[in-house]
Amino acid sequence: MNLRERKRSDEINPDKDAEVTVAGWVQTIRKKGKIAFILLRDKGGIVQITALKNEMGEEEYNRLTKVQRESVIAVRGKVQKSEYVKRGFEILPIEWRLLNEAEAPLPMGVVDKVNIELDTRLDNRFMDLRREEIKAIFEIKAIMLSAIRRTLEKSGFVEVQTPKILKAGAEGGATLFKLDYFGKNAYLAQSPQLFKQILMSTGLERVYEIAPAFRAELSDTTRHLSEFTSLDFEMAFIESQDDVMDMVEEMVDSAVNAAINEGKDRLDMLGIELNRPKRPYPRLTFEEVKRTLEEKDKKVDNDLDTEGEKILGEIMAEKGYYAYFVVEYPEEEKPFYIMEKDGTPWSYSFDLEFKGQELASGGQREHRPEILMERMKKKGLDPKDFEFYIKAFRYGMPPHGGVGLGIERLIQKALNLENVRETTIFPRDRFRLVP
RNA sequence: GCCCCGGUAGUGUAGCGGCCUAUCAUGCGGGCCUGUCGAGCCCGCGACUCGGGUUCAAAUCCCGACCGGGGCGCCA
Repeated sequence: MNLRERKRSDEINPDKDAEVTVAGWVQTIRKKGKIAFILLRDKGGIVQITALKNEMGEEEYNRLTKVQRESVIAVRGKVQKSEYVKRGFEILPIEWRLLNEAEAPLPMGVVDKVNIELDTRLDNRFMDLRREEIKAIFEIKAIMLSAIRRTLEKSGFVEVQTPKILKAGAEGGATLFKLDYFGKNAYLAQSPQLFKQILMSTGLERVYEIAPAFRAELSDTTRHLSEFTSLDFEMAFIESQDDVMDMVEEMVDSAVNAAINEGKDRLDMLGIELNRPKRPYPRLTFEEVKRTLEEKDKKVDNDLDTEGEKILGEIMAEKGYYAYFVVEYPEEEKPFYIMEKDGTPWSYSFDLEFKGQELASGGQREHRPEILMERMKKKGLDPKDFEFYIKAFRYGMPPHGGVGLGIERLIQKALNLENVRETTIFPRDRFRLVP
């Protein structure tokens, strides 16, 4: 028996293949005396190995049917059509090999009919991912990311990588992870903001990055991670922030659409009905939102709180909108790099809300260096600390804007998952550093 | 940073001062069964997070530590 001859279970054609070699994980063994049914799982799904005591001989039969669940075995055998089996065929073993025996008991069941807590699952993620419906989440995530890349590239964006080890944080506010950098203090990047903006002065015109962002926030909620995948893009020569929102909408729509089309079988497996949010995504000004919520007796100050977001989500859902923008937040609430709406307390900023949760935020950036420095001072930052950044604004910086979007939140909301941690293979949060 | 809640076999749970040498399911070990597919049936195995305290008596009450869960704030 040779593993190079192995076929994935979904590649087997019972009309053509008389004999095959398969390999995978022993999911279950149902022994019924002289006949035993072994469900072998590989990337292509489940294939049934039917072992007959009378065919194999007692010794081999016992050896095979006593293998621990989740062990890895390879089987060469005869392909036999069978109406008893869901897939329409089974394999009658001729020879088999134990490639790696699993210990017992398992740290968690793969197909057991008991509930498993998320924490236990994350501690044993390698085993958790053996479950089809868990694997499906990450396959859909990959499909959506791939669609996002395609859409951005089609629109002239260039993928870039910016440093994750920084001397100073991007924006104050969010907490930074401090680290020792050859004896100096350094920080993990919480956003590529400053770097993607610097690139706007280069002529690349449109750049995007899909990379980890680190936030040392003491948040312990179902929507926060200490390390998450941030999708950032920045585009030059925009007329207004509407150009950025158009692009965000196009991108999110293509991702959801890809999940529906290319991930249909997996969505079915998860029992999820995913619909494309109605377009165009409405653009509501913060003022409008504030009025609407106050009509519902919900007080709004300078920002939407979690409750306000949820109520707005419900109001919009009633109208059939799952994705919408809230635009022109109070300038005071937004970081220094956002452009003010002159003569008003507002700013050219926006948040993308998806099913009542903030998914992305962006806007038009302030590209005039004097005003930029003024805004920095207003926010209590010293422009001297950002000389490397401001420099790029003094020698020809076009008007530009961009966005940062949390990939895990997008996946979480699209798939109606309760916890963002479910969308990260090895999540990092306040308490979890292993695995 | 603030506010709630919880830690019982490998896994998920019941019990919340004495009836607990702790329930049920799943799992694991053994037995029966040639068409199963959440197989079934029989027998068995396996646990109170740690450290103090209260009490005649603690899984159960109190304090602390450690580890988790949820919410708020903040954010993507």
